[in-house]
Amino acid sequence: MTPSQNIKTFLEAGPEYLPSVSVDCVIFGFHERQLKVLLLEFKHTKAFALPGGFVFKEESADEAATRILWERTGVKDIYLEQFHTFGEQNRGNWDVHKATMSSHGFELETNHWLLQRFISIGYYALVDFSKVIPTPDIFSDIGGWHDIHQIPTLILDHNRIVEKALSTLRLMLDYKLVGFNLLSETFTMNELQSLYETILDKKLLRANFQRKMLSMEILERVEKKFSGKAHKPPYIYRIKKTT
Amino acid sequence: MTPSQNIKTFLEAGPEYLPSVSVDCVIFGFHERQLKVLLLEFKHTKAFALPGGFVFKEESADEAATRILWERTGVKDIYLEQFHTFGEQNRGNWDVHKATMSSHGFELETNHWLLQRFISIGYYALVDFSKVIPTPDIFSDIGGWHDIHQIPTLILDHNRIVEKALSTLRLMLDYKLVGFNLLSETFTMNELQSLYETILDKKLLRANFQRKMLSMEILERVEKKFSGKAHKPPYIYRIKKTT
DNA sequence: GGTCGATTGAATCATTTTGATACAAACTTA
DNA sequence: TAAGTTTGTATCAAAATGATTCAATCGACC
Repeated sequence: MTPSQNIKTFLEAGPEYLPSVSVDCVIFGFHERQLKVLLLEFKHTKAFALPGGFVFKEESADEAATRILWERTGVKDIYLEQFHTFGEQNRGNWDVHKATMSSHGFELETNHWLLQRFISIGYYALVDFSKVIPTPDIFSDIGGWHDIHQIPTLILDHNRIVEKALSTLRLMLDYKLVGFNLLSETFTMNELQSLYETILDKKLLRANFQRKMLSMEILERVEKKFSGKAHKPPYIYRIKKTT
Repeated sequence: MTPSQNIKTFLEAGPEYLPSVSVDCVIFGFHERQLKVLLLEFKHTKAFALPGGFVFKEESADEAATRILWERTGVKDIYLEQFHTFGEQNRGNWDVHKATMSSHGFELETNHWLLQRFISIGYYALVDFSKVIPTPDIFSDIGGWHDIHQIPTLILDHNRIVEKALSTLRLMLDYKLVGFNLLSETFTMNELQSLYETILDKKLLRANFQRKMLSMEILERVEKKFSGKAHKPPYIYRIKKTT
């Protein structure tokens, strides 16, 4: 199918969606000691947005989020959690979508279903950066990672959604021991610590961090790493399997 | 207006609401050392439900929750917080509402707007028990308080909503120092402690609880209470005004 | 009026957790 | 083989928490 056919199909699918309800995903990744967020770019309008979509009438909101996440990253079985629902009357305008449609030859009338008011259920996902293939949707041209400290201006209220996702992640980090989802299967203590430091945005004392993590007894040593670096090689850890 | 007229007005207001979106409120109160939840009772079907409603197209979800809370309790300026959105496809059936309407002479067709799928945004409220006047809505006949340990079977997924509200409240209790909203303006340390014990569902050591609360320096002693009881009278506290 | 029982407010001490520093071990480079 | 790094762990001080004790203050009762 051509892009235009895709868009036509999408626009005609309006009645299959639950009205007024959308889903937005804040997809976090960790790469080169930086916390990243996956954003979509609309080349035509040079706008940025969170990956999002709508809820089919025969699927749950959680399923919709899982589906959207899969479509934008190619991965399933991801740590995904709802964190807030954004229900303001005026969450911003849909000019970007209108312009994008227009650039493909679709002129939306003001009462078109896509231009109505939506409340958005926000989910955040924690993914293994290395396993993700950012994939744009029918509105966008590029999907790419952006450092959490350099998020551009986003459409609608998406900047606020990112902020809320980050503050929720911070709050949950200790409570739920959720950070490991951002690393690959095996990792060093140093990598884990810099992940925590990045999310919490503060330095932690190495010795105490190590003591705390080990005291939880959820880590398992795999092997000594022969890093080739000029120092004592670190242990490699992975999460204990909770059979 | 007669009840039937009220219902007619409500049913005709369908187009004024945001489709597919509802709001449910878990209203917590504290009375006689017990945590209470405000429930509505449908006399005709002997069913119970959480106070809830729909979001007008020109109001935000938060405003809708505030409005619903006010309508059911007569109080404003209440601690109210969104905690989760329930977005399953099948959250249960609407038989109770259908029967209630029917008992008032309104037979709803299966495609009636009230019988469609809704996602529900859950809010919990913490109110001063003594200031609340439970007020039924047009579906219900009685509004009343129920001990958290004796919640009857509720319609739809409302039991699950109560559970989630309670677990969120527990999680937030220390983090946000939010419990005071459940007490009257002045209270004794003993009352505050039994509130914490009730919410957390565990005993706390009196001396240590007092030490912790005082160390936070958010409490202000008002006076000695001449309780009339046969023991040393306790201090009365209130929250420091954070000018 | 004096004693008793009850509860409050605070002190005390032991235990645990956390913060900060120190040091030996293991590796590469030169 | 010495120097320079980072890692893993030990150590000690400080803070937070758990558990117990005790004096103070009231009404009830004799």
